[in-house]
Amino acid sequence: MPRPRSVSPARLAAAALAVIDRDGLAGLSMRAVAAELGLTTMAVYRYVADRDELEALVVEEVLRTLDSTPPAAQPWAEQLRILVERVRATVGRHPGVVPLLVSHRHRSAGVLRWSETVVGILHGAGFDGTRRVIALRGLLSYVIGALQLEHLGPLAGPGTATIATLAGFPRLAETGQEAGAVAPDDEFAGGLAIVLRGLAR
Amino acid sequence: MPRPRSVSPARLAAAALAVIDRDGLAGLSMRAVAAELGLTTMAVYRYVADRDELEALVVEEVLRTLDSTPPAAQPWAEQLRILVERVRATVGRHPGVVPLLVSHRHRSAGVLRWSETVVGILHGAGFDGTRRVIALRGLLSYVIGALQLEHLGPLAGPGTATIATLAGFPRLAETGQEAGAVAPDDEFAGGLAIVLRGLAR
DNA sequence: ACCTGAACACCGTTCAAGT
DNA sequence: ACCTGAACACCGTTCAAGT
Repeated sequence: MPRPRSVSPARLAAAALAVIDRDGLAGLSMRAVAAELGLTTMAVYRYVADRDELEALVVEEVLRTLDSTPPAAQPWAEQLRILVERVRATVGRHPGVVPLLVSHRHRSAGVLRWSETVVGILHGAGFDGTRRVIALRGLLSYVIGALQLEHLGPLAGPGTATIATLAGFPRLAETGQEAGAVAPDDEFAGGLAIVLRGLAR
Repeated sequence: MPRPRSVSPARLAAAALAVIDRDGLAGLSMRAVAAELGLTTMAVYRYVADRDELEALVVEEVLRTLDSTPPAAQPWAEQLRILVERVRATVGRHPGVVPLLVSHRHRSAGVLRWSETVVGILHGAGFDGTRRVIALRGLLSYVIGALQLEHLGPLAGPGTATIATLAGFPRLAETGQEAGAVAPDDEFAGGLAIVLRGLAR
């Protein structure tokens, strides 16, 4: 007698995401997700082949809310800026997922949707062939790196500025001090502006 | 009767690096490093407080060979390019270490040395205050992101191009095809050139 | 068909003991 | 002071069994 599935993929992903949001990525385990759903550990394997697949589900759950539709007609650099800022806003709601985003980016439908739109904008801006490849990868590199610098901050201990002072790196210490006065939003936007300016030749 | 230490921190780091180079970062464990040195697992704890400290040692071992001395006098963008390319060359010899570089960057003496030189070049180029903070973080973001895109490639399965074709992302599929013709060196250098151009206003 | 429970081969780490 | 060996609390995952 077939029993009905007690849990949907979406509910599984939501449970895993709840674990990550509460206990961090380190807290994610098959056992923790099962407990979150009130199931035994092995019941989870009814819905997912292994941990890797569970992680992929979490990434899709997060990117499900990412709007990848092309922005309204306006200068192409501004369109790209909007798309990149959308990623940051979406991912920023679940910082623990950032490392998963990096490792699962290749197979993620959400990343593909977003990339397709970005490539379309680049094409409209006259980018083709090698130039377009490099532009896309350059943008991706910045986004992935910046998100990690922002969310995988120092887990504990003194900041870079303090360390640099002690270790005798005066200029870096000074820059570290000044960094405290820069809001994360401005830092991300500022770095992005640099990339977009460089893209515009 | 005190016994002499049988292993130096450098030898410990070298053993851990050998494990990573051979079996990947997933193969790194206290037990594997102990076996590499012909010791029991717990002997490793004589030299390192925990796994985190072992990882930090590996990062320093890799960055020990990173030349962070300022390049000869020449346009500042070219000096920055040289420093960034040095990082890529050094890290490229041990791709498995890339994730450790990301998580340990704050406490790494090697990263601090490199950053101090970069900040010095930025200062000489007239960057100060918020602009310099954003320039340093922007460069770091690109480097970290690009190294990960390069080395944490798809672990298995078809590439992005194939997936995109199947999933109905025509422009992305086309770009994926073209990406095959771009050498990793050119891709990294091209992205870096974009960032440096953007930095130069 | 869905779920359970025991078990296996791994982890990092603590602790008490040996030389 | 350095090293060992057993043990604990975790992992992901396999397998045989229950309903």
